[in-house]
Amino acid sequence: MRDLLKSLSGERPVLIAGPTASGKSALALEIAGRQGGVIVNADALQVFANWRVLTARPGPDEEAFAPHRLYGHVPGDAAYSVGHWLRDAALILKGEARPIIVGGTGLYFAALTEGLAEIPPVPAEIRERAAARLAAEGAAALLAELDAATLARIDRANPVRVQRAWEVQAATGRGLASWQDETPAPLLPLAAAQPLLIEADRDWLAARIDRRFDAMVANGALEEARRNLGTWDPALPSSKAIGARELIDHLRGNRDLKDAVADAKTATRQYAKRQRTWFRSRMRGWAAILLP
RNA sequence: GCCCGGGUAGCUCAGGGGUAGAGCAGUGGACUGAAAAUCCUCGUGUCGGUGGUUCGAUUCCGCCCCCGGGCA
Repeated sequence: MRDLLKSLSGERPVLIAGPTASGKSALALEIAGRQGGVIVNADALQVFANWRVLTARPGPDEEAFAPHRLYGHVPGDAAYSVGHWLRDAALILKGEARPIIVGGTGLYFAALTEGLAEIPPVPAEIRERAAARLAAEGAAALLAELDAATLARIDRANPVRVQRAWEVQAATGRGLASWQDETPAPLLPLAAAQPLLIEADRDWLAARIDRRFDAMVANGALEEARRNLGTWDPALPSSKAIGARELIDHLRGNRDLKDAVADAKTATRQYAKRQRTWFRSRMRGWAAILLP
């Protein structure tokens, strides 16, 4: 790893991916410390303002050490997704500072290095109609209104994917597959960057996940949850932070802290497993950093 | 000591004379605007031990061990 860091160019953008709790942020800081650069978040939950402790967002010390972008810059009740993130990242990539993009959201890295279809935003009314129909009529009703190319491409057993395909069709009058077929060239091709992938041993990582969650609770995660109690809405993207649901339930008196913590740790381990699956199949060309 | 209930997959438990099944956990996988999301796949384990009945016992009977609860 030492050699790998020494061989890094100080000019080309650095990408750091890896499972949750594997030490990505620390690595980004180390690189920024040696070579400078601006640290850019590529994590779907760390963008939100209302959960800092629970999402393991860098604190004041880290932010003072190196410039950080796209951390906590989105209000907790706002909609945000890959498209927003890619547009935010594009602005930073145009800047003069060398970016060190770090995060655990595989989809964000795929959008950045492989491209993302330029599909117009889906109006809220259409989205609500899609959700209502999905709940009332089931996925089959929506599937019946999709074109063959889209049907062949999406996971028809996955209601969220079905709803998205239907929304695009309804909002644009054009199939999702057709849009995706016209995906523009990526903003940052992998070849133009220095992609690093942390590969952590499963059991080692599980132990770190447990310790980190305990530390979050010791460092104010419950107080943070209490501050979110009044505006809590499980449907909001920011509410998907692992552990949020569990801690809120505990504060409402619906479960012991011990159980809430255990469930949050389990959910985090399951998330890390999903990340590993994505990395294994989608990040083969990345330089692996094996830990411990 | 006696009486009840129970000892079945890592955990919680269902079942029942022809060697057993769910949920959770775990595994592998998918995933181009909710991605910390969402979805798919995978279930052999001395059925507590030991004798007996039986063509055949994890299932019935005896004894023993362990865990709850009750009575002394």
